[in-house]
Amino acid sequence: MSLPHVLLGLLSENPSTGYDLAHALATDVAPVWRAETSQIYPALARLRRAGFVLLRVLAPQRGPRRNLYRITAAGRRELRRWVCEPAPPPRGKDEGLARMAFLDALSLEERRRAILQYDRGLAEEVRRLKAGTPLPRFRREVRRVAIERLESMRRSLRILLASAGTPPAALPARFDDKKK
Amino acid sequence: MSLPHVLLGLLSENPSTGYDLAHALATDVAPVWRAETSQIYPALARLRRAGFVLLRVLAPQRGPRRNLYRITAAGRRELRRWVCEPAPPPRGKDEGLARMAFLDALSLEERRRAILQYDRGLAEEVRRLKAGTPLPRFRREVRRVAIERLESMRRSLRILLASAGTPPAALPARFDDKKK
DNA sequence: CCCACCTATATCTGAATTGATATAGTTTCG
DNA sequence: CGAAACTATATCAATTCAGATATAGGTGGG
Repeated sequence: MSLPHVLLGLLSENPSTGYDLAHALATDVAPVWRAETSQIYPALARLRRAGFVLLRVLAPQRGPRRNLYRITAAGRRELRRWVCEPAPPPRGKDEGLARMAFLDALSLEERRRAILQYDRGLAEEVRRLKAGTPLPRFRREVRRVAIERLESMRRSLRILLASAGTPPAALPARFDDKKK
Repeated sequence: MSLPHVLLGLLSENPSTGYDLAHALATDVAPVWRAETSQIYPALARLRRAGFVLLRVLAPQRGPRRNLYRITAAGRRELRRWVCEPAPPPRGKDEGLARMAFLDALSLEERRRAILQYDRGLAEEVRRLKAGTPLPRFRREVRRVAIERLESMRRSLRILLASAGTPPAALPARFDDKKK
């Protein structure tokens, strides 16, 4: 339920078209929230019905029409309400890290490769974020948090790599928390 | 598309019931992947149709029946394949951090409160993870990565807090990357 | 001129996900 | 004994999301 709020947040900085929003989402908001255009246009329509944004249709003599959205006072109130509200627990969805949980299924050599491959993906994401354009104050701070989070993960992975080449430790066959 | 693979991973450690899997998911896999039971039972049925798990129905004299799932050789192959496969870029969905991006909408005092509130949520999650039960090797490592990631975020938040009480910096009114 | 790429809006399908609800036996504690 | 909590499986409706596709004009280079 927060894509509309993220869009409101972006619109609170500038009036924008759906395309602008999709672009901003893909380039700098991506580490905390991402969405396809197939979500964005319907979300804007809903924001409009709710009275949180106004639409102005720009129809220049040459060129296609552009739909410019502008936040309203009610929209700003709603944004404030959302930012203040306690955040729900993070919805963990990290497929790359999830895979690391089951490295036992692989041979020593494959493990090394899998870890290094995941690390390369993280490194690339760090590079991408560091190359970003200037941003408003707190958006920039959030990008920094995202970068540091990725770098923390890379450090953890280096430790993991060091121990992943080790032959499997002697472990009990079962890990039931409870017995029936 | 990775809930079935996470379930396969858990089943590669122990044969389990759907309930066991839901419990494991909620307690220790949660930071990287979470799911409701309403996803788990259908996912197990699909894994079964695909031949990756076998079902044994336990019907003790007393008590309701229990469905025990066991991974097959084909299931182990599929798990290995998935763990090796390059991971897609992380799907960032972090509603708490997303809110921090729009702190500009709040007053100085509200900002402080919002940041501290978010930090308390992270701290609680760290506590919960640290209190976890013993886990198989790599699952334990992944939990450690998750904890360090949270602690990295808390450090970043402390820096953010220090600067959030500052009056808004003079910033250009618009941040368009491109002009038309 | 044509091709490739970018700007721009919009929709459709199918899959994944959430949250709620139903059912039913078991255990535990007071 | 009764209430509460736990074990266990299952389904429903509603929403979110991903990926593909359609349409159309504009821009820049070869």
